[in-house]
Amino acid sequence: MKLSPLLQTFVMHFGEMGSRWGINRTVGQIYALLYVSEKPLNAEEIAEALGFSRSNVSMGLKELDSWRLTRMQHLPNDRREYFTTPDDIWVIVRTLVEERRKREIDPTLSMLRDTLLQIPQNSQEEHAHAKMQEMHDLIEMLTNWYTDVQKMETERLVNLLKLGSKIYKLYEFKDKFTLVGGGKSKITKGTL
Amino acid sequence: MKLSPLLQTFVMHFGEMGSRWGINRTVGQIYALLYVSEKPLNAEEIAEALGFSRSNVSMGLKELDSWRLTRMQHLPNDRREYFTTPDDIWVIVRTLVEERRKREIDPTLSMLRDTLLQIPQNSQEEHAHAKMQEMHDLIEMLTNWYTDVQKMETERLVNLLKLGSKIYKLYEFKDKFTLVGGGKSKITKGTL
DNA sequence: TAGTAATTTCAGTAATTACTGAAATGTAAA
DNA sequence: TTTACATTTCAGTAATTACTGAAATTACTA
Repeated sequence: MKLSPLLQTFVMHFGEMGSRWGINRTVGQIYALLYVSEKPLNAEEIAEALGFSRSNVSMGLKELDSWRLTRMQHLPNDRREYFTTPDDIWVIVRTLVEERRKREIDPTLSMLRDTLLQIPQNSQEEHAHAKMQEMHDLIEMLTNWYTDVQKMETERLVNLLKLGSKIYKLYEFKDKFTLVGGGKSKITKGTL
Repeated sequence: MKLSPLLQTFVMHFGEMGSRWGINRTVGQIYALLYVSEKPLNAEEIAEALGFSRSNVSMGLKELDSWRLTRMQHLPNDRREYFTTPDDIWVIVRTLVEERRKREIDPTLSMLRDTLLQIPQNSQEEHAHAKMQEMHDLIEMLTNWYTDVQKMETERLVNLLKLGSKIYKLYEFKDKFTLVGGGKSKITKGTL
């Protein structure tokens, strides 16, 4: 398989971007290729399309699998393994966030918690302690927020995102007004 | 300056994490050290505390400066440059997001826009085109959301984050009820 | 303006990470 | 089982990135 210039551009870009993250060029390109590919690809096809060795592709796919970003399947009368990315792009986003959280945030939070248990011995440690506490609380707030919205179904989440800060206007009314419902419920202060 | 075990742990952790991002170990450690440090540090002190060469520290500080994550100042009767991180952790977070956006998101969006201008020539390109459009729209939605909430002052943003998905309950009422204000305003359908 | 201290640059080297090809292992049909 | 692929592993090598020390530049002081 030879890549058309259109796909070429896309795939190469993700190669570059990959190396800007921790992920390497190969892995970025493989993922991009699978993402835009019409049909599932086997390792041989990927290697040929990207000009990597077969073994390199094998390692790249293993890496992607550890990120839970690929799906593997078999085709009738073909022993080779075929790979795709999830159809739903929101599944991809959610997986990415979860994995990065697991690999980057969780260990950091745990290091901070452990460190914060120690009693500061001097003013230097006192100051460091306070700064770490601040960082800990901020990360915790952000991850709690994500844990919460991540539970929403996609359609609702999209609505919330599209609303952005505008929803805050509504929130402000909570304290200014008593909101009288037209149905069974009645929203009063403290409901939220 | 010798680092106490407490600081050591913190600084080393950010070294490791740094290399998990595109940022290298040195840069991660320098930043962590400045973050927890009680007072501004000069390059010499940083080099000594972390065991790096003076020139390496110089390059690291330059890198951090390009991320706008450090502040430089002078002390009375001292020609050396002293470095700190911003006091307000929210400034740090906002800067980080902005810079990552500039370096990673914006180029990607621009590549996608350029590519999407091309007319797909076959079914393969057709499919790729559709997938790229999907990615483009999603990234745009997320960045628009960020652009929007990023304008809020920190206190409000924190409120919004703490509310999480709960605010959505309020949003739902919008369609079910007519909300009657106690002041001048009245919220009706279409206000948001 | 010369002299000195501080910082940056950069060429060379060290360390790390990426990649390959060959061998080993796994897997399914005959 | 045996055979014929398919996939993974891994040691060796290539490529990249990180780091240092010396030299050059910049900035301040006297």
